Amino acid sequence: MLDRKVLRTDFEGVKEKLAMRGEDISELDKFPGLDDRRRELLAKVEVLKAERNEVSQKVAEMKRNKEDADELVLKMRKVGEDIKAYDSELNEIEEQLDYVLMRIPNIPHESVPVGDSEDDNVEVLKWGETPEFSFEPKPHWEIGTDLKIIDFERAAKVTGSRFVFYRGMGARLERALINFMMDLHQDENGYEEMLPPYLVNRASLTGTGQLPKFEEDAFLIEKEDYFMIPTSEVPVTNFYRDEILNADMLPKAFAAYSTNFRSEAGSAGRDTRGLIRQHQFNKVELVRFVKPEDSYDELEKLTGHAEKVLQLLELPYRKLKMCTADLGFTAAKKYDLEVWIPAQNAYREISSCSNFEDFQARRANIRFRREAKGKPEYLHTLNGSGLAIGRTVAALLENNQQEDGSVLIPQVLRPYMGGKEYITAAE
RNA sequence: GGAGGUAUACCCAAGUUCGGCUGAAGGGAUCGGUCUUGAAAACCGACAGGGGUGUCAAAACCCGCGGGGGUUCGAAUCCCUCUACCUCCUCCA
Repeated sequence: MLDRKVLRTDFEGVKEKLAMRGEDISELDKFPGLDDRRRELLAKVEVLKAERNEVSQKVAEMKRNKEDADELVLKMRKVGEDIKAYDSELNEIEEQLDYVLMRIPNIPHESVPVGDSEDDNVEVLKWGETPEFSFEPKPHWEIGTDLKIIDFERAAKVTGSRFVFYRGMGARLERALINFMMDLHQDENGYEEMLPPYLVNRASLTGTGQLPKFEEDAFLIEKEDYFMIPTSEVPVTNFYRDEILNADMLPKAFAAYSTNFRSEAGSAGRDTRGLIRQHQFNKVELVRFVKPEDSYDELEKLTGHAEKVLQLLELPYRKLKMCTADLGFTAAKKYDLEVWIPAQNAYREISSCSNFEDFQARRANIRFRREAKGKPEYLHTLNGSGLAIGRTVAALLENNQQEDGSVLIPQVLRPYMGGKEYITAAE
């Protein structure tokens, strides 16, 4: 959510910056009128309320002295009605303002490249050698199916499309990756481990920005009005919703493993095969709560933590600075990490690291205090995948596949895989 | 799922019977000070925050006793509703 005061004082400036996103922001034009009307009404109703307070005191005093206060009471009855009328109009205006503000995306940071589409994203780094194969490399779903470590067909039978069973060394690999990443972030990168709820309420999804605009992307438990989390960003960021933190707690960093659920509405037909786009997938998510002045350094740090995972797993990747058109609704700046997927001869997103500045903090009302008696300020939130597990499995299977169909296990994972060097077909 | 109870400021807690000098007592914690070589203790002082309107800044005003709504000239106090927590029963990994 944007700051009303900023919108009030620099409406055209904000509009210009938002226009660079290439989204329809015509709703925003309703803001100045609503904002003016709100303040106008407020001025009127507050005068009346002050009068009411004062007269009520007087009535109390007169009654105490056993005097007759009927005249004042009668007069105040009318004032009460006026207040009620103003208040109800005010509520309506407030609702409309809320409607507008909740649907306006974040302002891009000045360091974000201006662009019209994903083609304008800027590659800032390429890491690792893409593998050369002396044979025709297979896509990961074939490798996994042949090794009997992944089963899409039975998942389709048991649940539906875009679900998967991992079995044997596949299940073990998934678990190894989770443990490896969680250990790394906790032991080396200073994150506190967190295991969040997988269902959240509307307020939480609103706090991080998935609601109200993107409700169709999430799975809803209608009976309870709970949503299945699309990412642990939601429960973990909302962990501090409506709280004021002490400055000495910052930066506060959580690493959360969770399963994620996405309806993938609107992406029918895309990535229909394999692990790339599932309704359910595992992910290790990094979330940071930081002071405003630190958030851009923190973004570099956070992205570095995600990159470190790829490097240790020896997976070739590239790092993109997302342009204004590809930032998503909530981010002021975002890096995507894309891992090499040989069968597609392409890099595919495996991590997305964002600085939201105070956009989420404002929605979720998360603040901090610099000094014991200081004014609370909104803090900045960041998050990034470190990493998406399913896509990591896909990348590992494809990049590390051998001619005999087995898959080389990266050094760092072997302790988690019973010391094995290769995943081979189950006997 | 059934029955009952609770929600007051950072924490504890009075006030709710019978609405009005409670714009919320008292205690603890915290912060500042005195004393001390330093600390503790003791004593003195501050301690409703947060938001909004307003303004160069302020003053002033409005909101505020879990959330929302209602009754009333006036609500922490009465009514409705929602949420969270607690106790017992039931069920359950």
